[in-house]
Amino acid sequence: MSSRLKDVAARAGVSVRTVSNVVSGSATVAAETRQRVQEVIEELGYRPNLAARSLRAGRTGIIGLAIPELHSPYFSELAGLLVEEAQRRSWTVVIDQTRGDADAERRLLTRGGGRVVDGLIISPWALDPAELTELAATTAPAVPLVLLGERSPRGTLDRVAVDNVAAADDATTHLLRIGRRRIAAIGLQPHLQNGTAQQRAQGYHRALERAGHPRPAEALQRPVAALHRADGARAMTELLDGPERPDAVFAFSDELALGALHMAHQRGLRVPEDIAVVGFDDIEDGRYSHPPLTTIAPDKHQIALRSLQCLADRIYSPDNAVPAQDLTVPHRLVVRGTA
Amino acid sequence: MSSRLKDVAARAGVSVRTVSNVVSGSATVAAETRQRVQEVIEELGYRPNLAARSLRAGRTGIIGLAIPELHSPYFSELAGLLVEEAQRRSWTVVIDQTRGDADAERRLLTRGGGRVVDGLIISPWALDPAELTELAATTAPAVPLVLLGERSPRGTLDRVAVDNVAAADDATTHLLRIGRRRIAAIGLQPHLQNGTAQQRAQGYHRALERAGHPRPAEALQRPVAALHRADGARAMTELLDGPERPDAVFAFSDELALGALHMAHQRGLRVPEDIAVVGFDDIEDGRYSHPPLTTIAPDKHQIALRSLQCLADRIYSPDNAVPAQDLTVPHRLVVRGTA
DNA sequence: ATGAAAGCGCTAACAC
DNA sequence: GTGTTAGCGCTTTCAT
Repeated sequence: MSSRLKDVAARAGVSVRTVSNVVSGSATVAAETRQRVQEVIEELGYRPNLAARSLRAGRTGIIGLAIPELHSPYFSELAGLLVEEAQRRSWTVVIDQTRGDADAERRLLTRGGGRVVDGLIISPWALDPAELTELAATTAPAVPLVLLGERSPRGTLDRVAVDNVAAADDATTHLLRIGRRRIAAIGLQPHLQNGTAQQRAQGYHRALERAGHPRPAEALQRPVAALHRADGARAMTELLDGPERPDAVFAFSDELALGALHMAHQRGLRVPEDIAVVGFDDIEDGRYSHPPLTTIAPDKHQIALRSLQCLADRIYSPDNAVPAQDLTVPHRLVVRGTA
Repeated sequence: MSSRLKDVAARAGVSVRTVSNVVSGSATVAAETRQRVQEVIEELGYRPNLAARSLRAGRTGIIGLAIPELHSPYFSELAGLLVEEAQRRSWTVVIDQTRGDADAERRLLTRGGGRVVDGLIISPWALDPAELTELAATTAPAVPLVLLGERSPRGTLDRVAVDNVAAADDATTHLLRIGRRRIAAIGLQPHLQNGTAQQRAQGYHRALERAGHPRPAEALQRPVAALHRADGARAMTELLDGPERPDAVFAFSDELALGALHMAHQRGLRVPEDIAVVGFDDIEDGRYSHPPLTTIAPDKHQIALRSLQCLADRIYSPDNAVPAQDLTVPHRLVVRGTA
């Protein structure tokens, strides 16, 4: 059987109050008493019951991280950073996978499972930003919330993201600068209410336009079902079999880019000579592909840091005193071998 | 302010008992009463307080997953499967990263942080299996525990893993079968008390021996500091610059293999003609490398499924009535392009 | 079928 | 500096 505060108190011949003080270090305890209590704690193997503490404190010390899928390198790298940084703040992280399922996202926002987490960092995928904001607003009591990537209408919710338009512009501009003319885009997701893909598409068009290019043919803009390597490979096949063979591809994620790269090799094309490729995310795999992937690198560390900071502000502030923030983290173009 | 059971009861004109019954669905409630209570729950946006429920039940519904690092594809793929499967059992998963730090592993085993999780699935990395078992045995109250990979002495703890010796044997035998003679191994970790690497080395030697090969030169067995791509690349450099250039490499993880593959390309070698490569883990990236990676595929889905089943048995069984299990999950050799 | 009340383990307000 | 105790929100035994 596990021991409680009361057991320790009895055995040490003090009150629970004193033991509690020793454990939390909150009040001053006589050195001798503290010593004795410590020994009994060791002896009995006492561990505080966190459920009781949470009930008392009205907080659990647990925050949620909701992402589409953990096996995707971008998200697992980000999750790793978040877990590490959260630990530093004495928070525990529970991870939920939404799998691009709108209902899963809805459930999380409305605390379907009950009041476990003190706050939630969510990377919405399937949910329309408007509905998302609406849900967050009508859920009582409100969950402290930080959005990753998606922007809520009129900035009502905290949000952390890179400037997707500028980043996509940078990628496309780089391809133009190295002399490419028929630049394809892979990664539109017309079936989802996903602002991120739209913003990247916008940056792509903006760069082309500024360079005086005509709007690219529809055939050069490939939609995808998901953002995995397989989707990138499929899109690349369509491009290579299409009416106008591109001399460069801007993929909206590194996974898509790596899939495209794979397909280029399969078809016997040389990269970057025959076709250049730029990705987005700077995942570890891209550094070791053949050739290494040129990509847009969002500052993931900043994303982790600032979203936690944001969440902390909201959790510890007296109800909603803090205005919603829209934080843009830096990104940079990393030129490697594919473009 | 958030509403409690009491508030719902007052507003619906019933007792808390009745509301509790409606929420949990445990006892029979008159249809009319249930209806009314439901409405009030909706109206007030009532959500059960999980801390209170946990305190009462003596369980949190949260299990821990402790892995060396989340950003490593093998672990993130496995974590994704575990989270998904846990959800099906109404468990929430908190993830801890041990970063190959022995102290971090110790802390988790002795419930350093207090009594949060109902059970723990841990993939030990730095801790000696003997110490691990010792710690688990002396910690009171015991945490229900499932080991991933490492075996505890005399099978005192539940454990789920592939047959590492047989799998490494399969990989090496495949290289022999396709005519390779100077087969190197990358992935020994002499600085760690890590049984997994030792077992894979053992399988490698067993296959060579059975084929009548002399014991490979030390120079062909490359130790690594970690299991990342960079370590694989470094080991490959050493091999290519070494006294005896290998015609094949068996890497103890896919990440190592991909790093080695990268380096082979850098040096202008053809794969598999000049040098063949076999990995271990079957991570997604290996399917899209150039050429696609031949590897040993552990059945990750089984690992997730069975470790959770194991944990459930231990959590729900009256104290330690269940004998410790040592479960071996299937693996298979997946021949793709590199060997 | 429903109500009243005890108690899960902890913290902190209130005593001394 | 330390003891006593109420109460966090829930489930469940006992009573009706």
